[in-house]
Amino acid sequence: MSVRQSLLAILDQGPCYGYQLRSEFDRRTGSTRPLNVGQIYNTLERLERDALVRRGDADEHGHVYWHITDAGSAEVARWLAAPVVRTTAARDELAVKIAVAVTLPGADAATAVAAQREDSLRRLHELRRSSDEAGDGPEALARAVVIDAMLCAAEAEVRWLDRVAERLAAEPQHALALGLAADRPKRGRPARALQTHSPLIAPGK
Amino acid sequence: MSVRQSLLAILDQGPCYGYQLRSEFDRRTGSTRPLNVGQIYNTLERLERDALVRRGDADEHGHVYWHITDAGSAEVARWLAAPVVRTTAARDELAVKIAVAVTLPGADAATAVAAQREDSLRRLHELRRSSDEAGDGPEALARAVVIDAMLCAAEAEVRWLDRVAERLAAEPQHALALGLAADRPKRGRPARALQTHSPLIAPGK
DNA sequence: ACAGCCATGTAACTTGTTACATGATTTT
DNA sequence: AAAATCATGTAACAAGTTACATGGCTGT
Repeated sequence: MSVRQSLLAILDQGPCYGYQLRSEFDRRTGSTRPLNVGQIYNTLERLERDALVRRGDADEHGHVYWHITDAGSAEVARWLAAPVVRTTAARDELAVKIAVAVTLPGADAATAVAAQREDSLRRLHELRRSSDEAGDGPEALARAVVIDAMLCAAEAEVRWLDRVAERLAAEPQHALALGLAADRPKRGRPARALQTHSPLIAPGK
Repeated sequence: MSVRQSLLAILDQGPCYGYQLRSEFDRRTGSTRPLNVGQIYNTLERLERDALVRRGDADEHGHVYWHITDAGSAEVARWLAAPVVRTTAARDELAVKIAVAVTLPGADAATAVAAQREDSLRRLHELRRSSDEAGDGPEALARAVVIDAMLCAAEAEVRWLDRVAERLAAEPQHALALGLAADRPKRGRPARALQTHSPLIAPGK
C-alpha cells in the first residue's frame, strides 16, 4: 500500500500523466525504488475504480492527465496523518523464517542465522558506501532519507541476528525442535486454551 | 512469501492436516503471527499446484494429511540456505511514505515523522512489556525471537525518524517541496539521463 | 440445547509485479 | 536507418487476506 498512496499524494500536488508520475515517484524516492511503468497505469485504473482519481482528456501532445478527486485528497490527508501500521500485510519474512527455522531439528537454524548475518553485513557496507557518495540538491535529500532507513534497518537486523545466535547458543538442545507437537489438536474442545498469548499485531482493517 | 515457505518447512517434518498446520505455525512463531485458517487451505492448494506437496487420503477421523514431495523438500532446503532478500516485494511502506512526504509542501513531513515516532515509541514500550513477561519452554523461545525482531526494528525506526527530523530541521526550506518538477519529461530522448543513481535493491527474480 | 471449538473448504478480492504490444519522437 | 526514450496500455499472475458455508464433536 505504498505505491498506490504515493501516486495519490503526488497527484494531490496537481494533475499528472502516467509517465510523468513515474519520474515524480523516482525523483521523490531518490531513485531507490524503481517502478515498472506498467504498474503506474494499473494503479491509476484502480484508483479510478475507487473514485480517488478522475481521468482527464488528452492534451495536444496526447498526454492523458489524471486529476485527484475530493475523496482522493481526503485519503491523502488520512494517509499522511495516520502512522503506518506494522505490519498487517507483509509479515516480516525474515523474522518468521528464523522463528520457524529455530523449531527445526538439525543445525539449520544456526546456519540460516549465520548466512543471513553475512548477507546483512554485506548489505550494510554497500549502504554505507552509497551513503557516503552524498551529492546535494533536493533529490539527494529524498535519497538520503531512504538510504538512512535501509541503514538503520540493516543495523537492527544484524543486532537481532546476534541476539538470536546468543539465544541458540544458550539453549541446551534447541528444545523446540521436537518435530511436530506431541499432542496434536483433537476434535472437540481443548482442555486448555491453545492461545495463551495475545497476538502482537493489530488485526487488519 | 513466508507463509507458503513456512508451511512447507513444517510439512518437511512430516505429514500434517490443514488445521494442524495452523497450530504448528502458531506454536513455532510464538503466536505472534495469527493466521486465518482459510489461508492454510489456499496455500496448500497452491503448493499442490506447484508440485511441492501431495494430498493424501483422509484417515479414520476425516483428517486430510498432506505430504511434501522431493521438489518440496528441495525447496525447503533452498529457502533455509538462501538469505532473505531485502526487499523486492513489500517495499518498506514507511520509508517510501516519509520520502514522499518530505517532498510535499507544508509542514506535512515533520508532522508525519512526529506522529510516526510517537506510534513507534508506544509500540516499543508494548514490546518491552511483552518481552519481560518471559515464560519458558520451547514456545517461549520462538516467541522471544520474534519479539526481539520487532524490538530491534522498532528501535531502528525511532533512530531513523530522529535522523530524518534532524535532516528536515537542517534543510533551509524543504528544498524538494517545489511541487511537480519544473522540467517535466518531454517526448524523445532527454538531454541528460534521468537515472543518475543505480537502484539500491536487487531486481525481482 | 447451546456455545464453542475442530476441521475443511470456496469465492472473492487486494496490492504488487512483470511481460508484452504498440506507436510516436528524437538523437546519433 | 537505428537506437533509445517517451508514452499508453493490456493480460496475466503471485501471495496475502478475509468472509462465508458447512458439519462434527464436546463440555456445560
